[in-house]
Amino acid sequence: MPSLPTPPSPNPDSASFSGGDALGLSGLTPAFSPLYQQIKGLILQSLQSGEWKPGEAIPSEMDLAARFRVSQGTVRKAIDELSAENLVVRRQGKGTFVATHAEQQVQYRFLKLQPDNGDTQSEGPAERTIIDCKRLRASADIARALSLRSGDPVLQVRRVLAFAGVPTILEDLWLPGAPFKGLTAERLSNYHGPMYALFETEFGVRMVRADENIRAVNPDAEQAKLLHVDLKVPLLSVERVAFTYNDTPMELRRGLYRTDTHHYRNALS
Amino acid sequence: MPSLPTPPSPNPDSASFSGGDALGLSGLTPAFSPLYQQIKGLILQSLQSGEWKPGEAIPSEMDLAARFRVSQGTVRKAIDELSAENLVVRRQGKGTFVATHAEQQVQYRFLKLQPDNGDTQSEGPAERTIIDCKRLRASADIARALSLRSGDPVLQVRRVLAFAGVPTILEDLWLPGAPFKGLTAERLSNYHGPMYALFETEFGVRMVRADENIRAVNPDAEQAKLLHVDLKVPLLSVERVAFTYNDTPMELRRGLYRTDTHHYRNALS
DNA sequence: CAGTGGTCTAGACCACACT
DNA sequence: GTGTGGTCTAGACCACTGC
Repeated sequence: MPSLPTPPSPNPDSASFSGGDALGLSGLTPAFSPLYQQIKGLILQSLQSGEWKPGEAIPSEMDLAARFRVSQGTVRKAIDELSAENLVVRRQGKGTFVATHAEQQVQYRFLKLQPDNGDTQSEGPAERTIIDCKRLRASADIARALSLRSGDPVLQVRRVLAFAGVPTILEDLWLPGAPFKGLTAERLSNYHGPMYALFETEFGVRMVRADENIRAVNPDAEQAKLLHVDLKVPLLSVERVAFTYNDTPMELRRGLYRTDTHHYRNALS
Repeated sequence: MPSLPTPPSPNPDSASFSGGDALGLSGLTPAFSPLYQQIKGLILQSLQSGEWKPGEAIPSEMDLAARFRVSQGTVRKAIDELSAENLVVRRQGKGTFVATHAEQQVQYRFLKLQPDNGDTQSEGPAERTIIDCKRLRASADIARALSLRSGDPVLQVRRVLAFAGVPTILEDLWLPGAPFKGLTAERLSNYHGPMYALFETEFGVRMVRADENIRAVNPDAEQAKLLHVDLKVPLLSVERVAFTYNDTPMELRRGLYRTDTHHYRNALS
C-alpha cells in the first residue's frame, strides 16, 4: 500500500502493489489486485454515490493522484478503463466528465435501430406516444429479470415511437417501483430527450450497460394495431435488460421493431 | 522522430513526437500522429504482410522497442490498442500472439446466435451441410458490398447449420473470386473447424471485423424447406459484411436464423 | 533460472481550452 | 499564461511461464 508519509521518493512501498490497498482502506477492498484497479474502484464508488453528477467534471488526474497518494500515471490507467467502459468522457484541455445519456451527439445510445438510408439526422427526432403507464405487482419473469421478488411493486410503461409519422417501435418497459417513485405518464410525456436522461436527472439512476436478446416474431392483435401493421408482418423482438453500477438490473424493456424501413445495426470485432 | 544514434539519454528528440516518424520512414507514414500510433501502423503492416502468422508469437515488447528505436512503453501502448481490437492476444509470461479464428475457446467469434438455455457447450458443435458452391459473376448488389465491379467473378456458397439435428441457420455467402481461387465444396466439407479458420490457413485471409444488419423476415419456399419450417414462421435475417485489414470487405453473408430455440445476443455498453 | 508481459513511478514536454 | 488531458521515456519491480 502507498505509505502515507512519503512525499518525494521512489516509494518502493507502492511498487509492492500486490495486496496493496490504496488509502489504507484495508477490509473494504478485497486487495490483491493492481493499484490502478483499486483506484478505479474508488472512483467508481464516488461516481455511484453521486459525488460527481452526470455531465460534471471529475477532479483532474493530478488532484486524484494526490488524493489517493499514487502517481498520475496510475490514476490515468484507472480513468482509461472507465473511459473505455463509457462511464466517463475525456476532453483534452478541459477535463474528464461523468458520462450522461443527455447532451450527447448520439441521442439514443442503446438504440441500434436505424433508417435503411443510414441518415439518422434527416429523419428527425422520434415522435413519442405514451400508451400506458401504471403501477402493478411484478410477475415471476419480470421479477427475475429485475432481481426482485414476485409481487414487488413495479412501474409498467407502454409507448410507441414513430419516425416521419410511421409508428416503428412499440416498447413495454418495467422499472422497479422503489427507485422510480413519483414517475408518471405526464412526466414522461412532458420530458423532451432520451428517457435514460430523465432517469438520471430526476431519479439519479444512470444506465451503464445493457444486454439484448433478439428474436423474430409476429405481433398479436393489439401490437399490430399500435404499429399499424398486419398480423402476418414479421417483427424484431428485442428484450433488453439495462444495468446501473454494480451490474444491478434497473429496467426490463421489450421492444417490437418494424424492419421494413429500418434495420438493427451491429458492429462485430 | 527518434534520432537513430541516441543510446542512453532523455532523447528530447523523441519527445517532439508531433510530426515524428518512426524508423525514418518519411513518406511511407503520413506522420503527424502520436509515435505509438505510427508504431501500431508498422506492426499492422507486418501482420498484414504475413511476417507473423496467425497463432504465432510476435517479437517481445523489448525487441520491438529496439527495432523501432522507441521505448518499451510506447510499443506497449501500440500493442494495447491492437489487443483491444482483437488483432493480437497477450499471454502473460509467454508473449503476444497473432489472433486467429481457430484454437480459441469461442469457436465462432462472429456468431451471436446462442441456445436459449445459454449452454453453448452442451449443444455440441454445429452439424454443417454444404448445399451449394459455385462460381458466378457478381450481381450489382453483391459487387457493391464487396467493393467489386458487376460481373467480377465471385464464389457463392449455401450451407445449413444444424444443432442437435435441428436445422437452425441457413447461410448464403459470397467471396471475391481472386483471393479464394481453389476453394471448393469438397474442401469446405472436409475442413473441421470454423470457416474463417480455413480462410486463414488456406488462403491467408484473416477476417478482422464485421458489420451486421438485422431484420425480421419470412422465408421463401426453398428457404423454408431447408430449415424445415413453415412459410409463415418469422426468421432473423442477418446480413454480414466481414472485413480484412484496411477495412477491405472480403465476404458478404446472408443468414437466416431460426429463433424458436435460439436467440441473437448482443451486449451494449 | 531467464524471459515475457504487467504494474508503478517520476519527470518531461506537447496539444488544447479557457481567460 | 495556466491548467487540463495526451504522449514519451527510463528504470524498477512483480507475476507468470517454461527450461
